[in-house]
Amino acid sequence: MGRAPCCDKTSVKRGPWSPEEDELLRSYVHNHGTGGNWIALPHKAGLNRCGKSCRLRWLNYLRPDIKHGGYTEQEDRIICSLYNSIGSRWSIIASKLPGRTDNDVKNYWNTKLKKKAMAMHQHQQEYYNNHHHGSGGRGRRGAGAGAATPQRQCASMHPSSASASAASSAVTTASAGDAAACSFGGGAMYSSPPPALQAHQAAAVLARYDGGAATTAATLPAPPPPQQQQQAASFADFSPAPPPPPPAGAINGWAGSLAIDDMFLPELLGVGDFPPGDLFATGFAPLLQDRASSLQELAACYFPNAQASAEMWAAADHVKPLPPPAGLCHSLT
DNA sequence: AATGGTCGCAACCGCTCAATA
DNA sequence: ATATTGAGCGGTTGCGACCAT
Repeated sequence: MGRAPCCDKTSVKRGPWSPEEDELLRSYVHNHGTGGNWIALPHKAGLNRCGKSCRLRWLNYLRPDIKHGGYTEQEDRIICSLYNSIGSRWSIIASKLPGRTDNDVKNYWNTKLKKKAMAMHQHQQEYYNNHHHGSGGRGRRGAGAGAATPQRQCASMHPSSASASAASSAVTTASAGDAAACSFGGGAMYSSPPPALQAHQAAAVLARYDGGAATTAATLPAPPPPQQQQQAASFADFSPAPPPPPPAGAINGWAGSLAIDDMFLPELLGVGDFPPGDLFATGFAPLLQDRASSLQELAACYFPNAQASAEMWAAADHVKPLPPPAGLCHSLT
């Protein structure tokens, strides 16, 4: 049984808003606030509109602090990195960009940034094929675009989007194009899960965990249905080549490869960009260990089940689970 | 100038979640 | 404990603007 419609759609105006309607809504909200009840607002404001429509109009267009267009390169990077890390959670992504709305960010991604990132992915793949295929390169950072590539739009693909569709029907999906757009050489990470997690576990663990639907690696003993494996495999196809294993002593396990080269993370964590070269080289192990802790915190924001989070991290070698995070989640949600 | 195709944005749809009766 | 309701979210669509032929 579907839920009742929020309003009588036959009697309310639809389509583009007129300047008069905008002014009515703007002045009403300015004088009275939303009152916490968007359904009743249009009637009070004298608008013949659905409450949801009013809410959307206000949030996406009329709010005083809204910015439209003119995305900066830094915003591009943040969007890409966050998409990389958490998938199409536009409201969260938008919350990291002052003045931007989820709708705006979503449109921007779908119409522009995705293509841009796809182009970058293609460029990176060619670079990888030319310089590293079979050359014995070690790390993802060292491979591909690396520090020398001027625009590292999407450094790696946390397979949240692609594997999300594989692991959970409850989560939203992203196209293979999206996956490719942000894989940027990181597909190898997914095609070559760390020893601690088999492919189907990695896919499930790395999937977006949505509230109570969360599933832990520890509770995923069974391989996924063939369809899911196929989807995982199709994602892996974007990978130019599986990377060689990290050297002994390096942070390995998927915790170490959790989109750790995202540009977003250094910004979020308040540190500088990651050093050029191979993140998996032993010299960066302490750094990674430190950041892995922060990454745990970040991940826990999206893995609300604390136990699941702990188990998940416990599955990764060398990384100790942390207590439930505090500040970072607040900044993200 | 006319036409068809593409792009970008605003708006809508339908779903989930949380609060509450 | 259950049903209902509204808010919020992400995916999709409609349409005007722009561009190429």
